[in-house]
Amino acid sequence: MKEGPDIALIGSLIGDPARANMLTALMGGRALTATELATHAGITLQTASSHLAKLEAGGLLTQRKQGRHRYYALSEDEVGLMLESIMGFAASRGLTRHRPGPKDPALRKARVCYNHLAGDYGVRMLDSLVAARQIEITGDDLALTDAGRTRVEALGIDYAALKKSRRPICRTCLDWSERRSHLAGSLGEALLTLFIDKGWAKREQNSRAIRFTDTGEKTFSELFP
Amino acid sequence: MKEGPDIALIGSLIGDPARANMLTALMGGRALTATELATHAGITLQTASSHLAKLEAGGLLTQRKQGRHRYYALSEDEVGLMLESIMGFAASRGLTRHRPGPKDPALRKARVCYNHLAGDYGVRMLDSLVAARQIEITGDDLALTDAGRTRVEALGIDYAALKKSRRPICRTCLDWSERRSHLAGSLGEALLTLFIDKGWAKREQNSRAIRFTDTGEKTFSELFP
DNA sequence: CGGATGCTTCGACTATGATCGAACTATGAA
DNA sequence: TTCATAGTTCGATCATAGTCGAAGCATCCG
Repeated sequence: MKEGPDIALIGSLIGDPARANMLTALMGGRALTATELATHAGITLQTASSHLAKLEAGGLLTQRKQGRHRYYALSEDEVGLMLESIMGFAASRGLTRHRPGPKDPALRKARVCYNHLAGDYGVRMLDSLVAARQIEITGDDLALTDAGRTRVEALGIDYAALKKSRRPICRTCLDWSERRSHLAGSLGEALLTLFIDKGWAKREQNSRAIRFTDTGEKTFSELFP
Repeated sequence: MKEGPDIALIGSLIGDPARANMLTALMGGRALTATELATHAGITLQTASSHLAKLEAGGLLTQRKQGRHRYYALSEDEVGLMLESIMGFAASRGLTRHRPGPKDPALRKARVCYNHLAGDYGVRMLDSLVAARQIEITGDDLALTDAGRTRVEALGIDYAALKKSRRPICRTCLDWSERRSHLAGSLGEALLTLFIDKGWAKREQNSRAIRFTDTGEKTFSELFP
């Protein structure tokens, strides 16, 4: 009778405070165990188990068994994009779950968005790649140019491996703090991994914040002026 | 204690089926009365009144009194963008509220997205404007070039009026059927209004579908090859 | 002034779903 | 094997919120 996709189901999944806390925690990009997620949400393990089953049934999460642990993560990039867009609106309405504290500036500067770099640094990186004509924009689609391919391979990223996967290599993701786009997709993920592997940046414990080391800062500015 | 925006509140507002139906109806772009929205949602007027108050308090809707009617509409472009992104995910999971019927192809071809053109036609229009270098893309921001400004003024759009408002003139909006961007913002709105004023296209009653007339089809293809 | 329409408020009912204790399964360690 | 940890399932409780009938404002029309 009605036309269009069913947004109520998704909305109700996100609408429970406990589940919303879990999803926000998973926006940090790490896979977390049921117990860890229960702690984040402030509920018992039984309740968490029930919530996680619902989120998985709704397609928001995937689950990976490892020994006696179950690791949960956001199921696709698209879930992260959707959550980020809701966060964008919530933030614009001043609906924050916390008093803006000392952690806030760090989050705005650089943070994990599911699996790639967001915040001021994320936006600057994409801008720089576009300015250098290493990424090209048509419509909403991003494409790596030949120059771009040479560039990322020079950085040590296995372009062929990215190409093989069915996931888009480049993708835009709207930043809730900057209100502009940053780079998502498998390349976005590979770049963040690179920064961390090289020791230029570190993920903060229990937070989405990314802390750049001094040399990391310098290198980043050189790579993406 | 927790960091980041409060997505649970927004989620719970969207999560109720009655409210979701109302929001989907308002994605049609028209402002609707409380009674009309109650019909769309399949509930009584009393219940609808309570839902509408909540949606307004949550910042999703605005209300305009006109005589003894109250017209409700989505409060900002950003709400439409957020809803469209949720629809995108829901559609990708195959969560539709209907059996794909005869109306479906019409919706995919051309429909209203809050206040601008979406679907195949919407995507084609943006692509064409970009190809003609009348709109320029940097990062995620769209900008009208000088050529673009001349172009829209030639079409009879009051560019100065658009410029005056605080709303962004150009803006991307992710299309749930095409999975690509189309043109939103005040220019997107002005263009759709133009098509309808000129009699090139008509809004279908009780649907988001847009039907182009024969001359409308032809003109559209000429304007945006 | 009625009388009709559009919408809100109040109050009562009801159902859904979040929560947790207790019992159970599964994996790993000693 | 026994014990400990991780997680699920079941059942009972409880609160929240969606629902509608009835009554109350507000606006327009004749």
